[in-house]
Amino acid sequence: MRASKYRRGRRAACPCASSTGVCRSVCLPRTDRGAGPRWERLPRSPILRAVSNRCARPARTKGAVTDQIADDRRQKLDKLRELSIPPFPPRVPRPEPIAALLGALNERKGKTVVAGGRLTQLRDFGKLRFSHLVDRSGGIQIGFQRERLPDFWANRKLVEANDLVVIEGELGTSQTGEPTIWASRVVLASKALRHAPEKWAGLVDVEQRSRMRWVDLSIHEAARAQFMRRASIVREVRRYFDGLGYVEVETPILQPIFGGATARPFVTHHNALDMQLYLRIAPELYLKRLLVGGLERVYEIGRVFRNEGISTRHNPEFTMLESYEAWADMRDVMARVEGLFAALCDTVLEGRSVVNFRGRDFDLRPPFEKRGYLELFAEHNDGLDWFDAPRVLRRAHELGLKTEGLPHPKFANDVFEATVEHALQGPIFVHDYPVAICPLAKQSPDDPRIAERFELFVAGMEIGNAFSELNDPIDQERRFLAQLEHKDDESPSELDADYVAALEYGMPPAGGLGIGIDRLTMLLTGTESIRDVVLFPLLRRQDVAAPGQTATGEAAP
RNA sequence: GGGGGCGUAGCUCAGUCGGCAGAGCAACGGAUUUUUAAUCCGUCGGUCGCAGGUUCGAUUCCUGCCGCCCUCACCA
Repeated sequence: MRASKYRRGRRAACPCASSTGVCRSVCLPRTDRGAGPRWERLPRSPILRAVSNRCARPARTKGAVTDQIADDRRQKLDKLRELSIPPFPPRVPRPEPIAALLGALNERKGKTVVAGGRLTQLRDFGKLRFSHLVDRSGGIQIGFQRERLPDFWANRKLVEANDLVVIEGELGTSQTGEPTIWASRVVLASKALRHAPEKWAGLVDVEQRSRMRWVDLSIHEAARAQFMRRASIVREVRRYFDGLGYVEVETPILQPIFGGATARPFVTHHNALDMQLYLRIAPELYLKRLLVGGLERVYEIGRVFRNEGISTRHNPEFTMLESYEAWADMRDVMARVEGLFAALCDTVLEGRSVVNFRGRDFDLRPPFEKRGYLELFAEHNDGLDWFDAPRVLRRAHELGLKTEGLPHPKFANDVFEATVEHALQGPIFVHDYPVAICPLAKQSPDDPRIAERFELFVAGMEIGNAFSELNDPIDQERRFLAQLEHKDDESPSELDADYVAALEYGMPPAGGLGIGIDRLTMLLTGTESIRDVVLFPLLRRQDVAAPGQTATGEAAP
């Protein structure tokens, strides 16, 4: 046993007289240096208290989350309450954005201003202390002087780094000329019971940054900027489609039959209806019902869910833009996509158009290159004809692809993905796909083997997918039935008769589009991992330990 | 799901060819009226991811498990 090691540094036995002399969760060593016992009882949760009355092996018991806050911060909290200074007041003076103060520095110098935010970088000089105050818009130095803060001064140490405060004071500069608010009033807005991570490196562990995004955001200006940029992208997408007269709609996330894409769904259940439901893998089939209903131009930006692998490019829930426009076809949609990228360059990229992504520069200013799927396939496979099934099969084997039990269109497309996709640095539109891999797209009038569909690729990554929507209900039913024959868990288990019935009422010819907002954000912000553009990517939970295991304090609450 | 890597203080990281666990920053106490990675003096802080095994002795070696990262598969 390691009891000896475990006891290292403890000089007194725990008063609870446990057999080991140590009872960590209940009796903690004092951190102050005062005389007297080195052990003291700390306030704790009722659950823990019940355990500790017997003191039976509580060392491995997980305490309340708040048991993990630092002693000194807790003591400061108590002290604040003793002094009747509310640590979490219901309201405080309304602050002005710091950027607004800095922007009007010359005009407002010498005047009293109010700013609020998180206190960082405390630098103490006895009768003077400097700190920085950071809000969403920026940061400014705060000067605390004893002369200006006679009442506050005695209790100044109760306000510390990472606390949220509102500062009232004169806007001026320090001796080095730095803009500074010389505080004349300090209002504690919310006491921080945990301090911020290290000030140079901050949080670098990707996992911790995702799990504790609030910390990531609060200490990294770049993280805040990243998610503000994401918001601006979504805003611009909305503005673009709104400007074209599209209607933003919301369609069901809980769907009795999943469809509109090929993917494994999450399965759930409605109790009152006793009905199995799926979280949608795509909104497509509902949006097209709205075209039947005459809404003509609709779009939705919403979460879709796919029960598949997780990687730097895949999160189980992600945000999808889908748009549908009546009286339009694939070519019109292509123009819409180019228009959208032009708008994104003008606004989100502030007129620039080149982004660096995965070590390469990409010019996102339209027009984009356009190439045929079959032509690209032949080009990267020694002139091979996509429809020449035996030779394509041989090629698939050459590439080491799994072909067993797969139909020709499936393994032929696998060959495309293996040989062509990585080469599609783009931005490039790949168009005219074989109809067999496009169950929802309209056939080309020139060649019945071809569907009117295109995908947009950048850096070998699929960004968008569009087609002239199939509106022939009989053809649609036939293709659905063909899908059902696959009997895999990525295809619906039953025919969406409701959707086919909707088509029977007549859907106008239409062009539809799907764009992954997360990937679009990755591209526009030069971000490698989807986890850095999703605020809270899915991670395994760490806060509940399996029986016999310890849930330790490193877990996020 | 397969393969590879990682897990040490609040954070960022050293380290131990098996022998008393280290630094910087943060935190705490003190000094300091112009700093901004402030400085100076002092102090606290670790079941070395978890559980077994081997051993006189395991943070180190072995096995299993948990979590994360990379990669492949699946996919957008």
